[in-house]
This record gives sequence, structure tokens and C-alpha cells, in this order.
Amino acid sequence: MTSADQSTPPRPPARRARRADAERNRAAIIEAAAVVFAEQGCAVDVREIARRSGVGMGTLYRHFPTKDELLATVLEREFTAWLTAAHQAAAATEDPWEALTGFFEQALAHQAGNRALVESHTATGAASRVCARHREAFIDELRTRCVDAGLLREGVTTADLVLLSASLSQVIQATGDSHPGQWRRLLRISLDGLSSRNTEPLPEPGSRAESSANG
Amino acid sequence: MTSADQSTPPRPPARRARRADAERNRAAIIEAAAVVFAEQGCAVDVREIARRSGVGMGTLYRHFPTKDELLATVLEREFTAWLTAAHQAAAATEDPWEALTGFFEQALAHQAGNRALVESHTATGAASRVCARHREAFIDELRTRCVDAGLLREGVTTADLVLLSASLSQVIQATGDSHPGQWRRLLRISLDGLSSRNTEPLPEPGSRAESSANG
Amino acid sequence: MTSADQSTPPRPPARRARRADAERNRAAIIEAAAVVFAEQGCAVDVREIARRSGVGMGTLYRHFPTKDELLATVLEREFTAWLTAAHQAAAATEDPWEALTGFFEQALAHQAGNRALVESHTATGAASRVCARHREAFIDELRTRCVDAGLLREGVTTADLVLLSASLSQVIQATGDSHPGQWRRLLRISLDGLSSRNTEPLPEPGSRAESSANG
Amino acid sequence: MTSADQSTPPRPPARRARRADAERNRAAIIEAAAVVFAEQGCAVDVREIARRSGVGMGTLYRHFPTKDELLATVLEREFTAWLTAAHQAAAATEDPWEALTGFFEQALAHQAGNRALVESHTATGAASRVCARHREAFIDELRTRCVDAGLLREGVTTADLVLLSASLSQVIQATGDSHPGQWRRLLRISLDGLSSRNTEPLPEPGSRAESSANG
DNA sequence: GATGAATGAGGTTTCATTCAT
DNA sequence: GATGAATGAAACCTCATTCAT
Repeated sequence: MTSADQSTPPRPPARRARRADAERNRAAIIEAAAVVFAEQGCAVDVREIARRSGVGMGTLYRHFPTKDELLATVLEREFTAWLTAAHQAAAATEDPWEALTGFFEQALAHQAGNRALVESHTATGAASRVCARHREAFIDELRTRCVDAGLLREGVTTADLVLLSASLSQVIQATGDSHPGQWRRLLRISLDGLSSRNTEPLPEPGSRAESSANG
Repeated sequence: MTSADQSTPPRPPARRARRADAERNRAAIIEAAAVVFAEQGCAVDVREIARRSGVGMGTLYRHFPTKDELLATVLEREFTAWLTAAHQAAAATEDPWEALTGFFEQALAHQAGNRALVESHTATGAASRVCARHREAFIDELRTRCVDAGLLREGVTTADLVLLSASLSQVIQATGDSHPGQWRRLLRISLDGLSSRNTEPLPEPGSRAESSANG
Repeated sequence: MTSADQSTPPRPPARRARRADAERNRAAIIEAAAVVFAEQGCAVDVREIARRSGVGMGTLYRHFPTKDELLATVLEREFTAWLTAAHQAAAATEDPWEALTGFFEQALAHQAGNRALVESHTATGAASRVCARHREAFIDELRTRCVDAGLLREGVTTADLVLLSASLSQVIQATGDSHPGQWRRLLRISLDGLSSRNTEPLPEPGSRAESSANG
Repeated sequence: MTSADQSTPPRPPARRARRADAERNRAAIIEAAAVVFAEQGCAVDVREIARRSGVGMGTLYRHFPTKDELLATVLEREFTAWLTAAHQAAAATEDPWEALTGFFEQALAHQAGNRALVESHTATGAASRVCARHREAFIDELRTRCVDAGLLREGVTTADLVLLSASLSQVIQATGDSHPGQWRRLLRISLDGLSSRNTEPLPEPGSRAESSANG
């Protein structure tokens, strides 16, 4: 009566007895950790996370043998979720420029108020490695589309865009509570600086040329 | 009654001497703290600072009742020094735009490699309050000059410029060793977005309008 | 009432089958525990044992309600095995003294490299109780043979020999890798001190008389 | 009136103000640690030591940055105290053999009931290194005296004596409470085996020759 | 019976701050 | 005023044992 009503889902190959409970715990831990990390940054007490997820310390450390590992998992999950959404949004429009700006919009909106996520940009831990590569690949895709359409300023690299994203995301943190939404102005300014309307060449990476000629 | 019996206050210079010693200690502490904070960020052990300044913990805490207060003092001193230099640089040119770009250049170059300084942008401690105000005043001055000369994009506020500065300074930290100088490209892009060449209105602070029209 | 309703006990072999499985598990646990305890001493993580025996923690604890109990079982098994071999060796020679020295040789050789076995001499846990009794009985047998043949020094008790064995076994551990075989010298020295050639009386148990007169 | 009464001890060069208190704490810590380690072995909770010495955890770790360091200090102190006493005892007699036996007597009596001290023989930590060297030097001295007087069995090395000492000290632990003083019998036996009365050669280090010929 | 996830007290160590000298 | 030892609350992590499935 309880499980096998109609279209029985192909019974998982047994041995998953406790796994369900464990998976629920693991999910609870990640959930709680995500909240706590977002609220208070990477430096929180692990016990706070254990308390909020309703599990003991041992359980937490069974699933994540190290605080860093937990953090990495949480961040990766958030990165992935965000990238997935970004892909969908990008696929929903024909306009390359709209795809690019939409990406930035969404990236920043997503990171607003997530302290750990922002801190992770600075962190050099192994956590961000994988995520970084995924993000880079996607940004490169967006860039190529804009370049092909002649919309992007000459010489703008993927690294530039990655950096711009990281840069703005950290601003969000600072303005988060006091000036919500101000980052949109900065984003607009930067994007305008990225448009092919600007014809002056960018300084070579590593060069020390003067920054801008406004005449 | 105990030491100075025979009238004619014998040693006011003695107290002065003490004062000088204390002042020297204070300076040593700030000096050492500046180095340590710059090298290792805000999270260093206070004892490291005491050790490097050659004073005891008690002395340190007599001058600065809290680690945060010491940090604030250090940061403020650095802000002040930097702002002074910035003022001089700004006064040395007639061109308002050059003054503005020069400011950014110098601000960012100054912050490269100073971990505490960059972290302070995110920190909500009392440390940054004072500094923020000074910086703001100066940026506002630069902005006004540009606006008066018709060089700055319509609607750009001081807050925008402050945020841009903070934003880029954090990029410097992230790219510091691996991609030195890349921040100059980002700066150039942003400054181009700030020029009065861009005529589209910026989104209202707090609004959610679309970010950019590239047509 | 639940399983065997229709009289004629239907599946005693079934329960036997279960028993066999359990017995196999028990054997696997002991086997693995013996290896791990020998390698790493008594302080190993129980999970290491569970992992190596291929059973879950619950199974392990069903068979051995306590880590100490498992340890006791393992040690007893090893003692038994060793004692059996010792018995055979002792029965293979007519010479009582050779039987005694052979026993020591074999005891020590057997314990070289088994950390838990050596540690157990110091440990006051319930583990060593049983083993101790068996060993004692056998040593007493050897002693009696030597005494009857007039080969053993006057007054040497079984307890003395037990203690000598324990003592030397710990030496083996200490010298194990660096000076293999040095214990044989010590054994020889001790055995010579045990021979009936030495006629001075031993100090009473508990007495504080001077230890030796070498003249 | 308080300090400079008569024969003033040459005033310590100032700067020792707090040092006295700290030294008292350090002593208290070592004292407490010695007791606790002796009672319960090396594996005690550091907090127990802190509690018993009446200092906070921080104080303890200021003086001994690591539990191992504390243990090493305690052991070394005990070794030193013991060796000093042993030197004096050895100097008090003309008889080389009495000096040797006295040394063993005292060494073992001193270690009876000190769990950490005995455990340290097995431990390979850096703690015992220094102590070991001192002990070895002293034992070598005793040995030489006996050899020169023709009292010691041919071929007995310092290493043999060191090992014998360690071996017996561990026996003490095992018999400590139940059979106090039994180790004296074992010691006597071993010493008799060491006397020059025994003329059979010892097995070469590393050899596998038979252990003893009692005929 | 078997499984292995969950438990949580305890282990060592750090560090901002206070306080006796 | 200066000194630096003392403080003690956390922090991270381990592991013998229990218990739901």
C-alpha cells in the first residue's frame, strides 16, 4: 500500500537501505552549511553547521573529512546550480550581447549576500579549481558569440571577463545591505566599456601604458 | 609629597621624555602592524605584531585597546598617506580626466600587495568608516572637476566611483602574482564606460532595469 | 509460533547455514584483527579491523561487544597456537634444559614483531588473564622437569620464569628492527643465571636483600 | 628590611620580575605532569595536567608548545635526577661490581610505578634521545670498571646492559602492584649470568647459535 | 544477523585580551 | 608606563560504541 502502488519505479538495487537516510543527512548538512557559509563566511564554527543540520559532529566529518572539503562541496554545488541556470538563460536568447549581459546580471544577483561564495574568489584552495574551469569555458562561449557578431570590443579576452565578474561580485558584498542594486550601475558602466563602440586598444597584459585617453 | 618636595616643579621635561618614549612605541607598533597586516591580512596573531615592534603585549594594548582599533589606525594612516599623494598628483595636472584616471591608477597600484587594505573593503568593522569618508570627499572633488568639464558620463555618482575603486582593488589581490598588470585592462574598460561618450542613462540606484543596450 | 508452525522442525540446517556464515565472519574478524593488532598495536582504530575483515561495524560488535574483548580473543588464540607449538617442541626432546631454552627461544621469536602481543604484557586488561594461566601451567611443567633433573637453580619459581619471558619479549620489541638478534645474548645471560651452577640463594619474594655477591 | 639583610645574594639582573612567577608555574606544570604521567602513562588528557597544576591551558602551551615537548621535559628531568643519584651512588663504593648492581637496583627502584618512564623505552620519540645517550655513557663507565677488575663476563657490551636495564624496568611495571620486589630476583639472576664466572661465549650479535649449554 | 551511518565526549592546539609585577 | 605570562573559550578533528534499516 505504501510503496508499490502503480507505476513502480524500478526498485533501486537494494543495499541502499541506510543510504537513503545518509543521503538525507548529507543533504541536510550541505543545506545548513550553505546557509551558514553564506551568512557568516568561510570562518564559521563547524559545530554551528552540525547543530543546524541536526547531526552530530561525527556524522558531519564522516561525510566531509575536512571543513575545507565541506566548503568545497557547498561552493561547487552553488556554482553548478548557477551555471546551469546561466546556460539556460543564455540559450533563451538569440542576441549575443543580451546573453552576455544577462549572464553578468544573473551571476551577480546570485552571489549577492553569499559571503562564502565571494570569499572563494580570493581563496586559492583546491575548491575553486574545478568551478573556475567550468565558468571560464562558459564565459568563453559567450565571448565568442559576441565577437562573431562584432559586438565586443577588440582585444577583450575571456580572462578579462572572468575578472570583471569576480570584481563585481565582491562589490556586491560591500554594498549588499546598504545600497542594494547599485552594482547594476557599475555593471552597466563596465559593459559599455566592453562594447565594440570603444575602439582604442586595450593595454597589453603586463604593460604599463597610460590607462585612458578621453579626447 | 613623595618625590617633588622642595617646590619648583623639578622635572616636567621628565614627563615629556616619557611621552616621547610612548610616542616612539606607538609609532613602532603602527609601523610593524602595517607591515604584518599588509603581508598576512587582518587575521594575523597580535603577538606577531608585538614581536616585530619590539614591545610587549601590554604596551600594545595600552595604545590600542583592541586589535580592530589597531587595524583601523593602520588603515587610516595608509589611507591618509595615499590620499595625500593622490591630492598632489591631482593638483599636478590641469586635465580633469587625467586627474581621475591618475587617481585610479595610483589607488590600485598602492593597494597591490596590501592584503589588509583590500580586505578592509569587505570588512564592516569600524576601521573603514573614517577612511571611507576621506576618500569619498576626494573622489567627489575629482568627479566634480570632470563633470564641470563635461567629460564624465551623465548621472555618475561619487558612490559609483568609490565602488569602482573598491572593486578593482580586489581584482588586484586576486591576480596579484599570477597576472600582474591585468587590472589595467579592466580599469581602462571601466573608465571608457565612464566617459561622457556614453549617453545612455544609468539605471536608477535601486532599480532593476535592463543593464545595457548595445545597439 | 512465528516460523515453525506445522511441527517437525523444518529447517534446522537453515539455522546451521546461518551459523556457518556467522562463524566465517567471526573467523575473518579475528584474522584481520590479528594482523592489524600485530602491525599497529592495541590502539588501532576499530574501523581498520572492520574494513580489513570485510564486515560492517555492527557485525564486529555483535561478535565482540568490546574492542578489549576482541583483543583478548585474538591474543588468546595466538597464545594457544604458540603454546601448542611449544608443547610439541618440548615433547620432542629428552633434555629438560633444552626444552626450557627451546621454549624461551620460540616464545621470543614468536613475539618479535607482534606489537599487541608485547603490549599485552603491560596491559592490565581482562585480555591477558586467561592466556597467562595457560602459559603459567606450561612453564611450570618445564620448570619441574628441570628441577627434577637438578638443572635449575635452587628457588627459581614459575613466576620468575614467566616474568623473564615477559621481560625479554619487550626487549625484542625495542630492538626489533635496529638490532635483530641481540635479545639472544640477553636470553643466554639470563639462562646462565638460572642454571644450578649458581648456588647463592635468591632474595625472598618481597625482600630487599642485596642483589648479588660476585666474589 | 625585606630583601637586603645580610649576605645579599648578588641581585639577579632585574628583568626577572614576572619570571619568578612564570618559573613557579613552569615548575608546577612539570610537577603535576610528572605525577599524572607516572600514574596514567603518556596518553593522559592535557587538561588534567593543567587542572592539577592550577594553570590554564594557554599557560601550559606557552611553556610547552606540544604535549610531546612537555613529556620530553618531564622524562628528561626524571632521567637526569636519577642519573645524578646513580653517579653519586657509584662514586660511593670502591667495588666495581657493587657499583654495577647498585646501579641496576636504583634504576629499577626508581622506575617502579612510573608508567610514562617505562613507556618511554618503547617510544621512539626525540624525547629519549638525549637521555639515552647520557645513560649509555654512564653504563659504559660502570662496565669498564667491572671489566678492568675482571668481574664481568667476557664479551658483554654496553648495549647488553642498557637492554637489560630497559627490559627489567618494564617487568617492574607488570609486577608493580601484585608482586612488589619480585624483580629483585630476576635482577639477581641476570647479574649472576653477567658475572665472569660464566665462561661460555655469548652469541655474536645477529647470530642464531643455540642459546645455552647447561652441561 | 548484517550493515555502516550516527553519535558526542574528548583530544590537542590557538589567540584576543587581561593583569600582576 | 611597560612587560609578557596567564587566561580560557573555541577551533578542528578522532574514535569506541550504538542503532535504525
